[in-house]
Amino acid sequence: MNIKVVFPDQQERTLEAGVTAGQALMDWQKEAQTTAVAAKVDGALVDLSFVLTKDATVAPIAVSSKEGLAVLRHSISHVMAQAVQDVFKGAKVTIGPSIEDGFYYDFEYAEAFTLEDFEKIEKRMREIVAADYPFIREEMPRDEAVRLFAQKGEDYKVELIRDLPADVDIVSIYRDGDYLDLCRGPHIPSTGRIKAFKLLSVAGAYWRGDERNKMLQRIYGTGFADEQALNDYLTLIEEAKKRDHRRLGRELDLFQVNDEAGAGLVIFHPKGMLLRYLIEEWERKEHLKRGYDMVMGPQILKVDLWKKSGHFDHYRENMYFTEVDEQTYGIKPMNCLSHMLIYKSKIRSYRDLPLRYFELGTVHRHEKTGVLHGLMRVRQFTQDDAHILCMPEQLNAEIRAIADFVNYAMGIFGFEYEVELSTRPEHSIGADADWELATSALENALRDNNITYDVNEGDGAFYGPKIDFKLKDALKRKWQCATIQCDFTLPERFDLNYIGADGEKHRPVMLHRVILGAIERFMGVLIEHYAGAFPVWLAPTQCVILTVTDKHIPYGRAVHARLLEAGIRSETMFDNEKLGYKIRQAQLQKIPYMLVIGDKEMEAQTVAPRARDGQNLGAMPVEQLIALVEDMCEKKK
RNA sequence: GCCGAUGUAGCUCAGCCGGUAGAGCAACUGAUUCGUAAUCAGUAGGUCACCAGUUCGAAUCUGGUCAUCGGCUCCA
Repeated sequence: MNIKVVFPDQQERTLEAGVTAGQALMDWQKEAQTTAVAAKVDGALVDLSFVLTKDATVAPIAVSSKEGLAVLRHSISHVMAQAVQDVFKGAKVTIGPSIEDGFYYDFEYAEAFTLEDFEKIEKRMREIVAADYPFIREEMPRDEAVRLFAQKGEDYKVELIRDLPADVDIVSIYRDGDYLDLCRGPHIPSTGRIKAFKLLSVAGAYWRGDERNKMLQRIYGTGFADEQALNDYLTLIEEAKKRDHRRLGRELDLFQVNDEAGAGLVIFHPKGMLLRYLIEEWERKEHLKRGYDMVMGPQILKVDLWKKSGHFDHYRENMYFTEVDEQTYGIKPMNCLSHMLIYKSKIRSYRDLPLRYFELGTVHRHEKTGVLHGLMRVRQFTQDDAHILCMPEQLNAEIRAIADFVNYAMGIFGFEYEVELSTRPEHSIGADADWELATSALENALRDNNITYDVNEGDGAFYGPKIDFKLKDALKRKWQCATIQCDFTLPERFDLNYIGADGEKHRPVMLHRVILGAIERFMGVLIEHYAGAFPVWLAPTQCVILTVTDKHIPYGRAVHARLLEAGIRSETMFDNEKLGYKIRQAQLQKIPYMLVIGDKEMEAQTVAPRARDGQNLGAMPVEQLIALVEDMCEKKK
């Protein structure tokens, strides 16, 4: 029997049924033998050994493609698991997927794996690669698979098969050499196709991601189509580490986190504080432009108020408490309560709505020790927080306006971001109907703004669903910054109402939202984003004056005074060093403009700016330099 | 909180099988007065994270605490 096969360029071939996808591809393009690691048959990712029995479209999956690389890495994770079990008898396999920049495999093993063990594992992996074992797919009934893995003592695999949906009758396993693993596939044709890999780190990970379960050992690694790509990646990681905000924070003298003061508590140094001030000032203006009112609540509020809001029941383990005059106070982990009290301070009409209360509110949250991380995860932080109280019919427009605001703000800083919609979590308060209303309000607004988003089931706040905006740091870790949360519950609990056009009392809806999120975290991501080379409008120091010799110091002083007077953030480097040394120092501090002053400049009453990128702008009068800097600030560059 | 690793001068790091600490850079002082990424010389700087224990003797061995790093869980 013959079948018709269609390839990506629309070429058609008539081939005999029973031909494999790989053979079909080679018939179409000879080089597929070396470039393809898997195939797509009628849109489904399969092995090259997949047997074609009917008419189909067949496309190659090249190792250079995103999907091809994922297949390759998944296969490497199998080889690693195989090597681990060869070297460490009794290690049990669990799961081992490919991930964004590599792969991991989780094992249960009595001894802790060390970095020294990596050499042994990698050596065994190279042997497996050299042996060029084909990856062979087999299918079997699930009971048989359970027996097979139970017999091998692979309890985790047994549990995985047992928990498959009831309608799954057949499961697939893959063999290479004498190793076999439960796996959906696909895999590369044989282990010999692996050209470049490296094991990177070992860490603990809970079985099935649940902290109530046993902790397994996870080995992370990565793999690429060739050595060159692997080396490029490793170099990139090294470069990314140089952007780490913790390192730049010290090198640029922005902030410290000090043991003596306490973990997760940031101390801002003058330059870091200046950066923060510039961001906050910009933000205040942007909020006023958009019809927000600035407010401010106290740092501690009586515990009864936290009970009323639900925080005491649902958020207590993250809160700090303090006793004053036999009264218990909760140190605020969120800013909403004061804002509720402001709303309640008088009778509101529908004509007053929406009300938008904005506060750069400092909150404290008792985060678990293991999660603290530079500026990104701290125990005291300041949110650019706002609570919008509006009528249900105003919800859509308000959410859209916030999404626009976020987009505008991210554009100013040049951030790309990802959007997620998080739905009702297990522990939550409020009526089902309100949750549905709130969730669809968020969803509709996203759709109306043509924003693409992923859904994150069960990841909402305890009082309502939310839209999260995530930014990436230098090491590609995602951090939630902006968020919009829709809340019907707090207005209920605080009995907020407004008088409608009908003269009756109605319940307003509340939106919690932040734009930058936590200023600390945002600064952390910002430092990495710019690699410490802040744009002129944000640079703590915009200009540094470099004298060629001591005799230029008096003129240098005059220039410095003029810059300060004009509102330019200027520094001086008058120390007795050669110009090259000063340039290097200024360069390391990533200062936008280095103003060189020597005989020529002093004579002509000019400065000779050298930009951070090494470009020499040529001598110009100080006033011209001031105009230049002001223009950059104006343009937010 | 959990798993693993780490903690020595301001920073980066040496310091073996226990005999009370060393380099480079930075800092300070002096010389030099120099034109676009490091001038030379000298000086100073450490309760070896902290607390116990073992020992004649601990940076080194043991236990605990704190913190940091990489993950997991959680989260702005």
